[in-house]
Amino acid sequence: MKAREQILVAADRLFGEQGFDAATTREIAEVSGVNKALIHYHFKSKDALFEAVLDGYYQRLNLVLSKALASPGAPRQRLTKLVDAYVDFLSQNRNFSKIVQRESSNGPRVDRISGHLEPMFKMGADLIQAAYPKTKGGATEAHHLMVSFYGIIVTYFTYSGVLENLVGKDPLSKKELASRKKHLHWMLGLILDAVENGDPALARARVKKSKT
Amino acid sequence: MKAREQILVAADRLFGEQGFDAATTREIAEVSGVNKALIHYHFKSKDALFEAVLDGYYQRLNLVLSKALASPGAPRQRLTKLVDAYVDFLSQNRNFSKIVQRESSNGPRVDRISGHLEPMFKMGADLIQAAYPKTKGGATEAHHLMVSFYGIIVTYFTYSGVLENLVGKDPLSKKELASRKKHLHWMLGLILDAVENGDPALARARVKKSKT
Amino acid sequence: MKAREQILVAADRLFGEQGFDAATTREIAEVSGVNKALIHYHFKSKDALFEAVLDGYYQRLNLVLSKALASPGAPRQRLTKLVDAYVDFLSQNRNFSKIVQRESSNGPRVDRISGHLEPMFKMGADLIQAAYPKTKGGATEAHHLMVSFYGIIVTYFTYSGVLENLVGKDPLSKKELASRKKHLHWMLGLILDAVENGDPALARARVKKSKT
Amino acid sequence: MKAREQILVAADRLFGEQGFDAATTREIAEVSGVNKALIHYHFKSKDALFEAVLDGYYQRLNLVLSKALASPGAPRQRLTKLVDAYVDFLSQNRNFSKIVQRESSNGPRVDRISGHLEPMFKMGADLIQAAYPKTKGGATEAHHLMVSFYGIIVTYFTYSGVLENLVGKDPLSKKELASRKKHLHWMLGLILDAVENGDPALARARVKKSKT
DNA sequence: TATGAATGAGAGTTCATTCAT
DNA sequence: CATGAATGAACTCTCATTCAT
Repeated sequence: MKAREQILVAADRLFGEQGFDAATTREIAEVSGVNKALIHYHFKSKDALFEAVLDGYYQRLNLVLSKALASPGAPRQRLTKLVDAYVDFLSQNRNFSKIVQRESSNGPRVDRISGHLEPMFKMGADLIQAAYPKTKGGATEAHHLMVSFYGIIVTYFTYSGVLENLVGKDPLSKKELASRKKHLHWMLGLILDAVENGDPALARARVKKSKT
Repeated sequence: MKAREQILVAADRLFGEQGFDAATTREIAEVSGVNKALIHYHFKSKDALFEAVLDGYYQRLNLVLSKALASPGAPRQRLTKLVDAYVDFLSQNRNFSKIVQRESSNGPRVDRISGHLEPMFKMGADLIQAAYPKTKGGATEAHHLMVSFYGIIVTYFTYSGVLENLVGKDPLSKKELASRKKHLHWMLGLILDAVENGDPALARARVKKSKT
Repeated sequence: MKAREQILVAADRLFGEQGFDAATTREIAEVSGVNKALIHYHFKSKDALFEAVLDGYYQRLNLVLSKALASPGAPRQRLTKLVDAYVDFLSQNRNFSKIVQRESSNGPRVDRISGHLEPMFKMGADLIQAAYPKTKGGATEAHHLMVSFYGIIVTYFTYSGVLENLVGKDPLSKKELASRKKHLHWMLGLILDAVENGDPALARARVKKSKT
Repeated sequence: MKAREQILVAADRLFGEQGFDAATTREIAEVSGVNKALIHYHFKSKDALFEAVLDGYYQRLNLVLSKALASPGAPRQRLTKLVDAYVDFLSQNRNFSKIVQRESSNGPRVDRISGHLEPMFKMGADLIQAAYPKTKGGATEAHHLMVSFYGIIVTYFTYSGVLENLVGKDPLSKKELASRKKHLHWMLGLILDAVENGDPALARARVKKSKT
């Protein structure tokens, strides 16, 4: 039972670092310290191995997110917990966002990712829709909010390599991650405030007025 | 000179559709209608061909963004134009975001992407910093704002495949793109309002008070 | 003891259907419902398994042919019985002729087939030689007669696939097999008549004269 | 243009000696003195290479047989020429009968062989039918005669390995081939005499009577 | 007897690249 | 500029076989 997991660990790493195509079964075998043929004994094909890695991720992610959503409290609090849970998951599974980013853009594996992402997206959009019925239609349409916040969360991780050179420190260090979380909370608050106030233009007007 | 461009067009398409690794020189040659060896005559290697494609994109993108930024008006207006220009560019160059998404996650081509993205990120962050000096430090740190808005913009395009199944219509149709632009304007207004008010917690408090 | 026989049955079928090389131990194990490693427990190797299958066939075939030959009566009658017995055996063991045909053409298993076929051929040739001493030398040399009649018998079975498309009915149905047997009797009669008359040219001349 | 033919020659030899499955592309490349990848440059796959070899054979064989059939003279003479031409072809293309024998028994390549053999069989049967209308029905049905004579011809070649040990000399030497040809002529004469006399039982009766 | 796991060897195939013309 | 031919390297995958249990 040990070899199978070693293969999964190695595949996770190499798929994340190099992408599905560039990662070779030979190297996966080397890293996991098993015979090349054993990969095909435990997994029918390289594709099947990829699916196993991905399915494992989404299974764990769904668990984590469900738990966050099921927590008691107001929608705003639960959404905050959801965001935190997502960020924590990404920071603890650094290959995951790389894999998703790569393979979700196009190509033969996009469907497998879609199959996992769509329910998540739908759940998120439905949640927003239910909690903030006023978002119906227009610029605050639930799926727009959903995509935007998803983008805000994951982009920080997928572009952490670019950021590193930009800000001169490891963007995934504990300190920086805490800073990012604060930013996300601020963004979430901003958006929820706005949608709670219904018409966003109106909300903005109010904000401006209150400044005077 | 015609062959060279045909190769670039074909490479652009196939790199976008399949990714660098999965796209083969044979298919690029087939699609562009030239001999396989001719690719290596015009471009030293497959890597060099990729760079040519990418450099072409960023050259055009920089042109477009510079023009938007150089327009007269208040920072808010210029930023709005910047966003619009970016969205227009992505909607007119659909392979571009796929390519960037894939190759920026990791691997041997990430540096080449970073080399282009970093100046852009830095420019954006500096711009925000200059226009809104209060963002210094904390949750509204310029680079956080920069990454977040970048994510909001590009995620819609890179996940358009997932969205298609979710919302049941082509997310890249003219109508849906217009809707997305409205959403982006709303988001931008939201954020700029907040940073203009300095301390975000304060800003939120003001908003809440104004509701009563 | 049951597993061993199940393996033999499956191997017989797959060797017949696909040939020795294309048949895999994995599939043999699957078809026989046993573990792959068990094949190597009961049979030292895939080659040994093939030999076991083949030896079983020739053991049964020799039994059948010996019984036919040992029957009382004139050589012509005994030869007829021999032919019938052979045809019956082939029609009841359809994989057999496929296996022999494939593996007797060449390659590493031809010797194993030769080892069984040679005694049979020799026996057949000696029988003809003894019964019809005039066949010595020339066109009616015993081994020529032997090979020819062997070819007449087995070719119908080995090419039954081709024939099916040709005559539009199953060449191995009861009815067609009966028809084939009649043909074989006719051919046998023809040949034996001729060799009994010694010089074949003479025999033919006689036939022609009798027509007038 | 030379490499392609060298590959074909090597493939012919190895397919004949070892069979399709046992022959490897590596060895074919070695024997033909070309790079392994070149085989896939000239032929799409190992299967396609096999087809090229086979198609070449049947193309040449059809040419040879057509010429023999088109010669002037009575049916008996033309049939004799046909048999001679077939035997000559087999003796000059020793791998051919091995390949046909192996791959026509069963498996994925049987259809490709059938596609070539069926027209030949049909042509032969039609020829017999036309020349000897009395063969209609019963033991002398044209396709029975066709299969039998086909078997008589090819079996000598496909079982030449077995025969060698039996008769103690090379069955494919010039001398032995001449002997075989005489035998085939004798057999052909025998059969044609019989079918010319209509009912075979009658014919045999006549022969017997004439002996007294 | 029986089996899940493991392995070395090698299969066919594809790749980016080079070269002679 | 352009191309058909050629190549070394590496790919995924399957094979018969072995071994510990």
